[in-house]
Amino acid sequence: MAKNKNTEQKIFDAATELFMEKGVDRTSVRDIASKAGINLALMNYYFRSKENLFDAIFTNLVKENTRELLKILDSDMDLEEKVQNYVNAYIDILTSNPLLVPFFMAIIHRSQDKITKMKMISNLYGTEKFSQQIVDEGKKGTIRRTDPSHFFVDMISLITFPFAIRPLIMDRNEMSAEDFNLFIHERKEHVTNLLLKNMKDC
Amino acid sequence: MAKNKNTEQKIFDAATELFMEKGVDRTSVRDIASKAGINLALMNYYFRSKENLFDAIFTNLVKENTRELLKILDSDMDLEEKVQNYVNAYIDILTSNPLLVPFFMAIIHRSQDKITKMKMISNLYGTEKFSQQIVDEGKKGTIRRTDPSHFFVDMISLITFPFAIRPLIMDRNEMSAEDFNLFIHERKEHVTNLLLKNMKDC
DNA sequence: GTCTATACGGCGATAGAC
DNA sequence: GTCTATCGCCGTATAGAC
Repeated sequence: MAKNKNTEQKIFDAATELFMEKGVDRTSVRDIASKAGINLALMNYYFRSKENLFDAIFTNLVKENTRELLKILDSDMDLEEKVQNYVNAYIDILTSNPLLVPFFMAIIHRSQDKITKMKMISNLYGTEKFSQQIVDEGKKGTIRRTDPSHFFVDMISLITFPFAIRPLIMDRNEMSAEDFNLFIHERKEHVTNLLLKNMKDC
Repeated sequence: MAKNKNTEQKIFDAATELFMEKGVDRTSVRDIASKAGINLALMNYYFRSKENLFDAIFTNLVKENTRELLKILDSDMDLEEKVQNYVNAYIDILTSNPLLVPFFMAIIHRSQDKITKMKMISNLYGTEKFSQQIVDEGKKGTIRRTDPSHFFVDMISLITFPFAIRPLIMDRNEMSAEDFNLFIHERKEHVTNLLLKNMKDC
């Protein structure tokens, strides 16, 4: 199908995989060159430095993986439908790439500069409309009055954290990768219910 | 109070701080020696290697910070009281050391060996009695039938994840460290309620 | 136990030939 | 654009004097 990838793309793809698997700091430019099947010097020819390459990869990963989620948050669905869609979509994304969460966790801890954080916030955390909706529906009485910042933190905690401790969950319960996916799949309904139930008076 | 720390302890303490702040891989033995105010060679005299030193520190951190939590899980409190105590104690521990979560996240991703994971599981995740209690109370009808593995994952997700994304939360909401602690303090009651409410029929 | 001095390898990066 | 060769630096680790 796709014709032979060009060199730049080969470097980019190899580095993406390695950064996610082993972490940025445990990946050397020699690893990248060898995995991409290219010469060591070419990494510096196309990207000026390893840090620069990392930047490009990071920006790309954020964009690729948050577009759909932002669309849902900014849509005109009612809150219940929105939460349900968000949880499902988010879990699907992470299931198809379970290393995303550990990778982002590492980056948060690694990079203290504003720019990197802003990239994550404006995407992973871009919830102006969503927050407003929670406040509004609380006032109207559709739902119980809810603090949007806690609600949002609850939601992403319940969705993403299991992927951060995936090796522990798998080991502890003697799960295969498939078993884990099943466990995570169960969480779609579980998490949605937990969140929605809490918004309703009872 | 304490008399002058001996060399071994100085190395241990300096390394602990650096590992948590900058991560193991971004901390060099020269950093450690300089921070501890000792000579480079002494690290190798007392601990055979950096990796060995890391092992000692990791084991110590796990033990120090989970003892109290395990005691609660293994106690004879009823479920409601137990959850409440666990959430409060856990959040207190993390508040007094906000770098613990990012540090452990990094280690999970970094070390794939069984031994390291077992240390975490048998401590952070040692919940035989607790799981049984959830099943039992579900059968008796005290609470709604609840899957213990999901419940436990929910609980630690809600407690710990905010610390993993602490820099993002602070930036996004323009919080100081104090503001963040306040936000986290609010979560004690919030998380407890969320969890307990879900266990009750309504 | 503590220090100096140093070996050794791997790292990121570049100059320069082709 | 791609390669070879190499630089300078830093990381871990050790030998040996005190």
